[in-house]
Amino acid sequence: MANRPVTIKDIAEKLSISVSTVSRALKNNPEISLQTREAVQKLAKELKYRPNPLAVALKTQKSNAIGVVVPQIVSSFYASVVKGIEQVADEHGYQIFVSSSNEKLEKEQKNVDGFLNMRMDGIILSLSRATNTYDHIHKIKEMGVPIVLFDRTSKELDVSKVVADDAAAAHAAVTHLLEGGAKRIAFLTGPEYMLYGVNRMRGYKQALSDKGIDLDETLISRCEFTVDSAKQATMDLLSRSNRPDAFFAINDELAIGAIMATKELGFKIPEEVAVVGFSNSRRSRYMEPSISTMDQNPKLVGREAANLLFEQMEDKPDSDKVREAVVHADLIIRASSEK
Amino acid sequence: MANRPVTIKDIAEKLSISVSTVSRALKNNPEISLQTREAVQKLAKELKYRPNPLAVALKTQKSNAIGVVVPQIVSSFYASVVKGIEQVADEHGYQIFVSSSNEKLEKEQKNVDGFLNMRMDGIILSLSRATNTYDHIHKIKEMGVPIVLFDRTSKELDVSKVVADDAAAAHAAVTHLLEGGAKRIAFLTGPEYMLYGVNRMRGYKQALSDKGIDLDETLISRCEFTVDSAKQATMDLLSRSNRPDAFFAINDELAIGAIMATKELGFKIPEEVAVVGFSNSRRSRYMEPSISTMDQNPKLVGREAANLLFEQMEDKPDSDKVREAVVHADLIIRASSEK
DNA sequence: TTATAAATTGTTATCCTTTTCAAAAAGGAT
DNA sequence: ATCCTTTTTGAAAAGGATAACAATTTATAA
Repeated sequence: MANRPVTIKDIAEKLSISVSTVSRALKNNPEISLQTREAVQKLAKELKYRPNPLAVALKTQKSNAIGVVVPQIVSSFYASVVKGIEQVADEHGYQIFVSSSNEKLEKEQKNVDGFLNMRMDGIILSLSRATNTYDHIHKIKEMGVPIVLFDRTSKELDVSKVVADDAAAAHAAVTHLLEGGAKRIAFLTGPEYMLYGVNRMRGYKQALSDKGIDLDETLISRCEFTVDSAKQATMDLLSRSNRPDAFFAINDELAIGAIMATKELGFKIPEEVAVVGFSNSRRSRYMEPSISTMDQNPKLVGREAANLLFEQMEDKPDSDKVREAVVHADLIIRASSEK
Repeated sequence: MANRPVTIKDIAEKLSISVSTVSRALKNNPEISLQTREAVQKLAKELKYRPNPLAVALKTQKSNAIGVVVPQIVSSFYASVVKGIEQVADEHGYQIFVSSSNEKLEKEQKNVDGFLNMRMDGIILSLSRATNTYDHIHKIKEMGVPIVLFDRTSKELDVSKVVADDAAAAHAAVTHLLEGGAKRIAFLTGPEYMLYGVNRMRGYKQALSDKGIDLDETLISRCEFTVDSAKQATMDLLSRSNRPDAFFAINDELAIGAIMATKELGFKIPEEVAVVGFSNSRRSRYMEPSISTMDQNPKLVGREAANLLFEQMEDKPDSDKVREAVVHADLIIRASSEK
């Protein structure tokens, strides 16, 4: 038990050759005679030799791994993004390590620190909701480690990003509600500083103005990102004299809250009140009624992010090629808005 | 840009002392004079020195990290388990790396391989549904790497485990249905070979016999682990002449299918048909009606698993102390079974 | 003042691989 | 047989840190 892993040295000794020869033979270096190469590879297989990635990384200064920081793992959106990243990483022979910031700045910083310490070859990250300072991101750049931000990004940061076309997506969602006959569409959103909130707001306003509808600021409700908060906000809105006839929620969580409140107050969905969410979360499909939502093509987001990262990693001459990829979202119409 | 990280050697040179002195000073070795210690630590902070974990791991043969393999990340159960593991790992100053097998044997093997290669100090794993061979698990043991299995385990494996008391939990769920007046309780389950399926089956049967109810094998339905499969199975069961008056589903996913089918057929829940699921998934709370379910205390499962692992890791003399921790589940009564 | 113990610091090997530079062996031409 | 290539292999340093052992300095006692 606890048998020491076999090293390149063991092979060298058994074959009475030098370690450098073994090292070269293992990577099929043509300088080594076919005979030796085969002998080495055969023995390596027999002994179940597996290179020590720590030693390799230490020597080559490359870990062949990339770090991914997401705000939450319990989220089908992020889980799918990770899958997309994984696919591309796989194709390049890279491993990925995922860690979650749990929407906390300190945790995010810790994760980044850990990845930098582990000498990751690149980092893909989505900012936590609490992130309002960017020193840790700057540190990554300073160390010359390629980085790509996705989904939750910041205009203050001059790095490659994969972003959703939030304005267009919100525009599509709101237009869909308008075309369904809605006249007064409430917008359930979160705190002001989040970039995607700003963009979706823009889409919301644009869609309204495109159809010649005046903006009613009182229909915009800032809530926390919880079902209960959205529920409360919806209750408030629906008990007004000129109540909204539709809700556009900035995510499915808030849409769920809106639906729960609407049902409790006895309004019919979608006849009296239509609802559209955002994200195409798993739950949105199984709610009663099922929730119309915007699918953000998360896997594609992941793939794009990984592609941008590998682009940077392959560009040796620290060409500060900062690029931005846009992934569009698709409207998925379900019972909550289908008339 | 791309400035080389500062090493122990840089500090040594700037201070005109040897690297070993620096190394010792940094870890507060009392052999080093307070004066030097402080000077070193001060400079280290100034230069933002951060030890290279690769080098440390290579030298000490310890990575100070543990690998976690889960069948899926998109699952609040596993996400919570991971959180529990993380807590305990944090307390011990360990990092964790999570990877998902996506319910595939090959991926699971690859993940394990990767972790072994990375010289993880321990591995915590939950078997994928597809895992029917255990060579990769044996390999872990052979290499002397501590391992703990949780949730999805196998009786064939002689390793430490954290298991749910599935039989007791199923017993509680079924008893609850019986006490609500159910007489014919259907059991929606999965393929036969899964250990927890077997155990929950045992609890199901025991609960029935405890109340003197004869087992009706035709009420046991094996479906795939999808909502649709459960929906279909439920449709079939409910359209029989002597239909069941309650469903016990082996997980919430299947319970959702059961509820959808029941509603479509126009039966009232819970009056005509009661439903209890398993896992306390996020969705179970927000379904209409909300679903009664068994909460498996996932965070506790994670903490227990980590504790067992650290126990093994601290027991130097390869004491094959194989232990098993049982985490009980709590019944959560919601609308789907509350009369 | 010197011998001796204690405190402090340095030297060097080591972890496992990769890689540069050098050396040896083999082949060919003269 | 000798010299020059071309192939093939080896020696050794490097990567960043730790630790056993050795060496040095300082303090203490005689």
